[in-house]
Amino acid sequence: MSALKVYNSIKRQKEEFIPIFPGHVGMYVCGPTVSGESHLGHARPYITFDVVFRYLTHLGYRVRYVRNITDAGHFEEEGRAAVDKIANGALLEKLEPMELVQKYTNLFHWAMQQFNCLNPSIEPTATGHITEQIAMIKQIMEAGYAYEVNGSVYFDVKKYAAGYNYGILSGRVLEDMLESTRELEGQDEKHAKVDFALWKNAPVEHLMRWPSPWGEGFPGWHIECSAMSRKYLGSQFDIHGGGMDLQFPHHECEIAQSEIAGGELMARYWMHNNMITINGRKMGKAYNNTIKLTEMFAGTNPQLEKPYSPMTIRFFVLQTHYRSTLDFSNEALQAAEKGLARLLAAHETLQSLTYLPGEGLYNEELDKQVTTWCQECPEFMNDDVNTAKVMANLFELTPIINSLKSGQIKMAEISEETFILLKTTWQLYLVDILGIVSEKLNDDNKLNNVLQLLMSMRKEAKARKDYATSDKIRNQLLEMGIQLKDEKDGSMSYSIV
RNA sequence: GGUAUCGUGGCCGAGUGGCUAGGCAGAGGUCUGCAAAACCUCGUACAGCGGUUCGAAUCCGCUCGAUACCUCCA
Repeated sequence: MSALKVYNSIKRQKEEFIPIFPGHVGMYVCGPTVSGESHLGHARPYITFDVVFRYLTHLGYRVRYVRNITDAGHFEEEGRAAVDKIANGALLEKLEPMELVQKYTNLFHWAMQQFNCLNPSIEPTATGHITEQIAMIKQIMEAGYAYEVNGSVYFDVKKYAAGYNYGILSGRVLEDMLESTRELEGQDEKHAKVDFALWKNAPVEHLMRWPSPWGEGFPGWHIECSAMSRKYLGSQFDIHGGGMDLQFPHHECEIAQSEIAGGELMARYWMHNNMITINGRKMGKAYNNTIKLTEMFAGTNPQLEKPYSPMTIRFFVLQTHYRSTLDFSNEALQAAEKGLARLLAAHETLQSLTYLPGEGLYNEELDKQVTTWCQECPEFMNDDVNTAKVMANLFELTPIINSLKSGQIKMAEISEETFILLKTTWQLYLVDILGIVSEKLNDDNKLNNVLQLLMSMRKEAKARKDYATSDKIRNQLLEMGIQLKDEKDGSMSYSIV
């Protein structure tokens, strides 16, 4: 079997993955900013790295997966101006940033659960690590790579670039950036406009504030990831992940800070997922084209023709390689929905089958084909986590599974060994690694018993050619979203649509 | 303006020097009391123009088009 290779953004090529400590992997993924609700675009990195986490774990690594919650910064809910609320005397009337943060953190966790994303090993919050961030800033200042102005602290990029490779990740050239004419507010304090904030002095109206050696303020955006990753994963760890749009400035700045504070490149492998687009354009707040996850699930956004379930979205995301853009459309989602249903139905069928070779001759070609399709799955995963190809093979195997069930392919045509391989491959890749599971409630015994009764009544009606009754049972159940299927062997089954 | 990336059949998307994924939709067929589901068969597509090569969707150049990043956006 091949070794796992991942595309390392910092090297701009695929590389074999070799962890720093054999058998252990430290992975840090930039988590959500919980000042608002997550949208479809946000779902991608979390699903992508959930699969990476699952796969590394499957490979036998002990993975420490750290994903932060950014809950510090200049937060205010849309339409609720912080200034007004602080002027208003009543405590409960006031916007309490932590209340906002709690609300959206809860919502985020709920969405992750819907997507069947495993919990990270550690989910540190920025507000819970102010001390560590201040300590790191002090360290950077002592090293001479940061300066204080009016209670704010900035990182001296020019000085850093003189001795280190600023732009190593994003390919940015400092000189070009210095020439750039773009003006942004608050730059007057900085020695150079390429400098970035480590600590910001909090203006009076700013609600989130902590004491620091430089006065009351709040941490800069980049420092939390540096401080928290170092705390839990060390000054150098294996994988740092996130969206491509974070490459610059966020990850570039993290690298610079961590390098000064920790003395080495913070992460060896950098993995960046591409964006979800809509009408060819990145989905993002700035473009006003986002679809919130709650809207996706409920179908309540005008851009949606119908609701799409969390698992449909997970399937949709994984059907594409993580480094390609993924274009949202109703057609694509509906195609995903149908494809997902087909895979899940095949999975259920397969798990219900047992190897009982009866009639039929061993078919070497078929056996070999099935084996190959199964054995390719780990190869595809090893090739930079190519979930799209894994799925393609599962789809290749689908007609074989269905034919084994219907008897169009006899069990004896494949060896027991191959059958077991098929069964374990499906369970492993579809469920354990891709994390695709049925959303239907199939553990409701009462419902199941009722349906068994209705199916037996339909069978009896059919036997006496009372098609009016048999059709009524089938058609009315279908209207309720339960589809009966007449199997080739005369048995009957149902699926919840 | 700078720096990148991308352009694949009706739609979504793998692949990236020869063997030409997959899904959805569509067509025909098998099965079925009818249907659904399932199964079988059917699509030679890679923006355009040049070049390299025995051979290019895949490499190079140009053109056109699209997108992203350029200091707190996954």
